[in-house]
Amino acid sequence: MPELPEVETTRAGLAPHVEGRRVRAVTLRRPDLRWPIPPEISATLPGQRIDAVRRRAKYLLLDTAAGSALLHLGMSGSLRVLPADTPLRDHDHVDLVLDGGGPDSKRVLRFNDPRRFGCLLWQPTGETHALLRGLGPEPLSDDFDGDYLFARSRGRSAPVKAFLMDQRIVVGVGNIYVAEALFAAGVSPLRAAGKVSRERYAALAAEIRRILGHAIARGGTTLRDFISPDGAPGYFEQELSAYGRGGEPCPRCGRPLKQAAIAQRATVWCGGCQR
DNA sequence: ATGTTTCCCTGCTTGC
DNA sequence: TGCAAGCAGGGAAACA
Repeated sequence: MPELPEVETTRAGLAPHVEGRRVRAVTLRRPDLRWPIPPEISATLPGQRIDAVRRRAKYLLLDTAAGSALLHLGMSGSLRVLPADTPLRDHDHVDLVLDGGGPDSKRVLRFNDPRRFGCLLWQPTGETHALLRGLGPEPLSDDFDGDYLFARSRGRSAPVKAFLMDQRIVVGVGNIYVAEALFAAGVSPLRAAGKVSRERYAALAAEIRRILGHAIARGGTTLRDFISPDGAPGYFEQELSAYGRGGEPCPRCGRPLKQAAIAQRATVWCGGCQR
């Protein structure tokens, strides 16, 4: 279930293996993932050189002169760079065959996604794909802070948890990390977004940045070589304070952590520490 | 416009 | 032991 840190780790791991390489061919083993794979992926992408691998929110962009391949890993997707003759596994849906320095170094960028919540789309040069329009700021950018959250939240009655997970407000804060940030900041996920003070939004913004930054740094240290059978880093479950611990004692006060669904998502919090 | 619910899909877990 | 049901999850889309 890649959240922003996993996507950023994937980007960083991928970049040195694909940047500067040319896409020799594209193999589609099914016509769609979440959405149909557009014809440009087969017709335009082959022959293009990948100039850069970028990330926006949880989307990865493979930039070429003609445009960018836009990838989302959904919740079960993974990308690996492998020798071209690596046997297929279940759910290996797409290969980008990459030019190497010679015949022995031919590689493929292989997209595996069992649940197919991911996507592979195309963004022509000079255009911004509809999915990327209207996205909020990156949580690790200077545009994101407590004052920003405070200003955007006035008058809103939705739970602060739903507000923080809204990609138009801030991108990349998924269910796991929002639970951790709310716990660390002592804010109840049920509180109306418009009723959270400026000071507490400052704490929330700081915790979001700290937790995401820490996870990215850990991912970076874990994933040394991206050419490996297991490309996706784990979640460091032992470091999670709230997520997935419903019923267990609160790490801070010892009272049992509550669990309920908020906005159709499993939510865990401490009724004592989070107000 | 904002808030809420539904839906996509498969693998894992739980219950009978 | 096997099978069915339940759950998880990002986020777009539909709906109120």
